[in-house]
Amino acid sequence: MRIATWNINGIKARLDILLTWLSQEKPDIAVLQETKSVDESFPRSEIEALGYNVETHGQKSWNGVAILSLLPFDKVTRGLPGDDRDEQARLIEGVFSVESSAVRVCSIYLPNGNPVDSEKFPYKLAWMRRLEAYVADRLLLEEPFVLLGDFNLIPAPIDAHDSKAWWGNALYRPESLERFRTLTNLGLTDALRATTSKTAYTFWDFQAGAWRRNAGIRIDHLMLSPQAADRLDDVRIHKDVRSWDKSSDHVPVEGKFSF
DNA sequence: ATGCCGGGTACGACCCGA
Repeated sequence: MRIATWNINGIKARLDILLTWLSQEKPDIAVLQETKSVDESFPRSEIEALGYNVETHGQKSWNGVAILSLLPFDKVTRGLPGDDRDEQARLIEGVFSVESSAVRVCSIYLPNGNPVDSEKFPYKLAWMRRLEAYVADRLLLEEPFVLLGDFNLIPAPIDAHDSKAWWGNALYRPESLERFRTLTNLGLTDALRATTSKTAYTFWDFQAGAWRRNAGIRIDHLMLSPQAADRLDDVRIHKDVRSWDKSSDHVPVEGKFSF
């Protein structure tokens, strides 16, 4: 089974390349972030025409996540628990039946957190605390669980073209990294790092010739429960998609599993 | 090194992202 994540930066503006990519790659499950669409106007019929089941969790203008799956959904959960006042659409989870077990796939758009002297940074840290509680609950199930999406976190110096320039940024500063490491310490495995020690990026800014200069960062991740990590065969970053006309600033990242 | 790009909203000009 192939499970991919892609921050598409606007579902309406990217529908053509999304359909092209889905048609070419045919991932079993693709999760999206920054759909920037309310559920009512999500272009689901075009995606369903390719054989995908579509579940969305959106809001007007910003954020928004979705799961596209060739397998039928057994269950769908929307929103991250822990703060009833939080109205930002940043998490959707689906459960699927595979062979004799369930696979739980959770798409997240983790808050950016910049600027760090605004309320956005404590919101990011608080969101990550809530995510930790969510993950701890899921790990108790002892089943394949794939937490994937745009984490807005640069895990290590190797994951940025110029890591020194990012130091202090909400994507790469001690408080953020501490929270990210807690996810690992709870028992999640960074799929890309489990398969290679080489430099690999998933995002290149639209500005300053970042793509041309390969000035990228790795912030889109697949984090795996032990039961999912045991079945991981490979990770592939669809880097070529960044050069497509009208591409997102992020590219798809795909995990291949033997289930 | 931030908003030079780029999307969304809405139709001028901001808000937002990493």
